[in-house]
Amino acid sequence: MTTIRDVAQAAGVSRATAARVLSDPGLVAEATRKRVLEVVQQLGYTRNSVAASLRTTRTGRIIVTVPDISNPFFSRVIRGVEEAAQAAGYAVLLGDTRNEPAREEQYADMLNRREADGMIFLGPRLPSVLDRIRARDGSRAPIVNGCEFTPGLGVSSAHIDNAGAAFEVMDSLYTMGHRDIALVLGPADSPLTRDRLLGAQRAAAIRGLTGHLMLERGDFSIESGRRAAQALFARDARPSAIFCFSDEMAIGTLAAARNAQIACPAELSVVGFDDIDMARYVDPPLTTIRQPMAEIGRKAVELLIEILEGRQDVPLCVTLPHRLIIRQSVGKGPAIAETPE
Amino acid sequence: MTTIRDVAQAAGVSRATAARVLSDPGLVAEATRKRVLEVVQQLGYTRNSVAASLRTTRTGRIIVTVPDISNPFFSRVIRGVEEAAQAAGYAVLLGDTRNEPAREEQYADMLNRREADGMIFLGPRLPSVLDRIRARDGSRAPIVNGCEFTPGLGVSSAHIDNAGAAFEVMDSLYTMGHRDIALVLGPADSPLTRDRLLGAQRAAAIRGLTGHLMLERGDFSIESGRRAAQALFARDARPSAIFCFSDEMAIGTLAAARNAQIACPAELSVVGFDDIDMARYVDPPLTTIRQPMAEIGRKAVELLIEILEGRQDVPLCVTLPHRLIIRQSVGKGPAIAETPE
DNA sequence: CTTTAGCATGAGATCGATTTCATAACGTCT
DNA sequence: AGACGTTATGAAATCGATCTCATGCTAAAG
Repeated sequence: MTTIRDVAQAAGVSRATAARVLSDPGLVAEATRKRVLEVVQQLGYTRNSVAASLRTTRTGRIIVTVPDISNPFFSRVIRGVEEAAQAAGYAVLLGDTRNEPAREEQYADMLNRREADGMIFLGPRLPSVLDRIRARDGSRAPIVNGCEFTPGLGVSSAHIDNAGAAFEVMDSLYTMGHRDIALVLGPADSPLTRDRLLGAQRAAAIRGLTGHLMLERGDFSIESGRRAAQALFARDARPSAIFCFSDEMAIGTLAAARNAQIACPAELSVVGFDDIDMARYVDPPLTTIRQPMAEIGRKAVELLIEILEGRQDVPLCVTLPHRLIIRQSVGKGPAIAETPE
Repeated sequence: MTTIRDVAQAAGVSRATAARVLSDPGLVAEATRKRVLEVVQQLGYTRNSVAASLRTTRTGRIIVTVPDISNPFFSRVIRGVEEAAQAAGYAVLLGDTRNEPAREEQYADMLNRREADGMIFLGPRLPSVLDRIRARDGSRAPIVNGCEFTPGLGVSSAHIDNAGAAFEVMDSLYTMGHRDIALVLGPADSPLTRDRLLGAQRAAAIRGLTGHLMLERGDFSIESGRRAAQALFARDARPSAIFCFSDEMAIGTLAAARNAQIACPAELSVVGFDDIDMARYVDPPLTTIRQPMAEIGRKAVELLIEILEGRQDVPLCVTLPHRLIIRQSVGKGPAIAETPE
């Protein structure tokens, strides 16, 4: 392999000068620069980034961990991350943790080993390895969270107003005449689930319908949504609307309804969350909350870079705008549907 | 940051001994080893992998590029990759190329800069940077392809028998009485598309129905499937079956059919490809070819590691088994459906 | 003509871990 | 007792690029 040494030798300059041509060309005289660049071309030299990293203590990489890479919501967020990272000159090291804390720790440890400059974690938990870094470096720790906002964690994050979004969904369902509404939640340990639940409960409380809420737990997967819906259909009082905390669970719910011969939206309204591509193509097209997925990713990178470049020393929490997207999976509830006729 | 120097000093040994404790403990006396390990614990030392990489010329990383990370098919393949890589002690650097050659080259160049030990590319093109490496190092070049098999490329790969699978689909459609079948292809430059098309054409040729084939091009996305179907519905002779080269395009086709009030499977049969999770939950559940997605990923890693560890010096092409999954989106074609009544 | 400022360049130290080679210490065998 | 092998350890070189500091040079200022 050709090194900077070979280049320097062939161009008849010192290593220092050769290196300068590549990193800070302004310092080198026109003629010398040209000569060196020619040699670089000719020898096909490419800098050994490992050696450069050792010297500069910068790797130009950021690690991103996702709970589930096959979840289309996260794919979109990652895409935003990649885009912003590349624009800022960083490469992305992606890790799929499968929601397993052990895997999260493993990836987080790469930050310790200085294999990357910073880390964005999209899951609900702050790995203990990171917590130690955070405890040591305070808000200069190059760690950012995406999607799941945990106040008081001392870590910057980018997310939507989950409680507010859930409130909106519930409010619109109540307005449509629904009373008995079921929620299909996410995993118990996720702040995001907790926030949406709080928002939904607040909406219920305002209408004095807290007692009418039904809860089932899922894990954001289609299959968990299907199962949750099945369980709900087996209850004595079947809900007239189901609000799932992910589009995939909503799609599972639609499948379960079809299977149980329950017509949507005539007999059952279904709402999802995220607005993944698929949402508009299912039957019926899904009413859902649109999250700015790519924007969440981009913003997370932005926050991280602020820290990396030393421009930020208080954790920032950025709340991005969401939007309720009305499609055909929601119909009138019994309170409205039955009175008029 | 604590370095091996600090550890050595605190333990009263040389750097060499301290390093040996961590990499080849067998060489160090029991007592010394214990002492060093204690110090490591106490100081919270973690090895600087950048420095280690510089010395050993191994990074312990592999790069994986995908044409589209939000495509659930690829997510699954990546999951297999991650799994196998981690088991073998490699970290995965993921790159989303968005089907743009420029981005592919960019990631491929990381191999040149020795930022990773090897590369798996899941797209249809061999980036020119890689081709140069391949030309130089021959079959020892640490490059593997997944999904898209291009014979004569001189690169190992893991994939299914795309032509065979397409043949099976067509054969079963013909057996069900279909005659006018449309294909919704993938991008023109993908070998995978070419192979499936060849398989489908062979099946048509055997029945003497080559002239009845209709072709539309898509890009594997839902939306492109919807558009292709719309175009097909606008033709004079509407096909009785549509075979899409991805499940997502098939789902788009189902949406288009619903929109045009064409009943599936009664009036139109639809077949997908891949068997992504969603396939069984749409209405009607999708007949499709199941690809062993995780297995393709795992196998690709295996092939790469064979090369990295110098055990392989001819490119290997591994063909993994697929399976036709019959669900409800396929019904009888006119030849069978109309005759009996 | 000397002094000073500024630019271009080179020598050499440095980043942190690994590894080769040499040496010391201790037994074992003749 | 001397020769030899084995085991544990350390000194120092090394990986390749970067960066500090020193130096030579030219041109402008006095």
